Amino acid sequence: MGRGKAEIKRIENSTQRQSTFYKRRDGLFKKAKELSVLCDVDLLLLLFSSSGKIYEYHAPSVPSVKEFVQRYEAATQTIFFRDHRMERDAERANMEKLCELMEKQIRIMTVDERENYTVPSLEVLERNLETAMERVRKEMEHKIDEEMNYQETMIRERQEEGYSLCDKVGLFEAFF
Amino acid sequence: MGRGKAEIKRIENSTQRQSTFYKRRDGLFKKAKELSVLCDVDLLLLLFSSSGKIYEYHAPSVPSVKEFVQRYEAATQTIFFRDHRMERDAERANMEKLCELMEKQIRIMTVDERENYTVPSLEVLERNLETAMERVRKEMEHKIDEEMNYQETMIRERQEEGYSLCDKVGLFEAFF
DNA sequence: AACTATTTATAAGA
DNA sequence: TTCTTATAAATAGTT
Repeated sequence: MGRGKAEIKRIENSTQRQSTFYKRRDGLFKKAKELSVLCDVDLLLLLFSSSGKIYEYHAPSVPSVKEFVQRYEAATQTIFFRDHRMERDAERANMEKLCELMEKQIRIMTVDERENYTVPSLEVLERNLETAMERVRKEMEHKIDEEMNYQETMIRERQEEGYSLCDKVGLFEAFF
Repeated sequence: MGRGKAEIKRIENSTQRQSTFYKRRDGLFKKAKELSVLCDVDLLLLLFSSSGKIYEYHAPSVPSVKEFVQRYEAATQTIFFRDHRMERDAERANMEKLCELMEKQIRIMTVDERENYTVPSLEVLERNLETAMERVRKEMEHKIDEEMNYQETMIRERQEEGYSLCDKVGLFEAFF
């Protein structure tokens, strides 16, 4: 079509190429629409121009590019998002396992009635709790010691300040 | 084009629709190829006929449907996996938070030196540990009681069996 | 972006 | 499906 027969090879003149691109792109999209309407066809047309711009068309019956590609994937049995999905699922499963384990540990440590304890496990738990309790008490003593030392230091400093103030007062009294 | 002007709406006659489909499908693919060659365009054309058959064309410069779709995804950086990804990231963040909290709880309960305890928090911890300890001891007593009851029952049953055996023996002795 | 001479696509018929 | 062909539609070159 057109005033001269066009050879099908890359148009080197960039102005002409751009012009042809617009015209043929519109034509292609129109044809795609017509085909999808006339013949009840689901189609997707994705297009990157040489300058990197994206153009797309999908038939009205196609809800989205994503779903269409998934349908394509399902139909061709290729591995598209599957690897992605599997990776994600694996990660999730790992985390869930970890969470479960931690939850269980917490449940055990707080002596949840849902847990089915055996006598030996209760003995272990008792020992652990005793150890923890010891640590708590030691830590508490330590903290209280620290606090008392701090208070003592403060008192001593205040007293020293007081003394030096008295000294100064004494000095003044001696002078005048 | 053709002998009559074609209205663009679904062709109800299925034979005619099929015929038109072949012709226009070929035309569309031809146009797509021409556009990609003439104007240096990367394009993908995926098409499901109404009978479910797949037809596809991608420009020679396009290595595969998968890569093309990934390029599309990257370029639009929208819609595609973003929601998915965000969902996943959110889920992951939540899980990580949960894990952290549980880890912290476990650390606190086992009196980890990395934790910075204050005296009041140590008091709370002590009370919790005492409660847990009480529960452990109660559970242990309960278990031991259960075990003893079980053993007692067993012994009684055995004794009764023994008595009845003795009775039978006595019966035999009386007879012979 | 428009115009239009010409090529190309295709509807209908075989 | 495939071919033929009259005719509609697309578009190359031009303005």
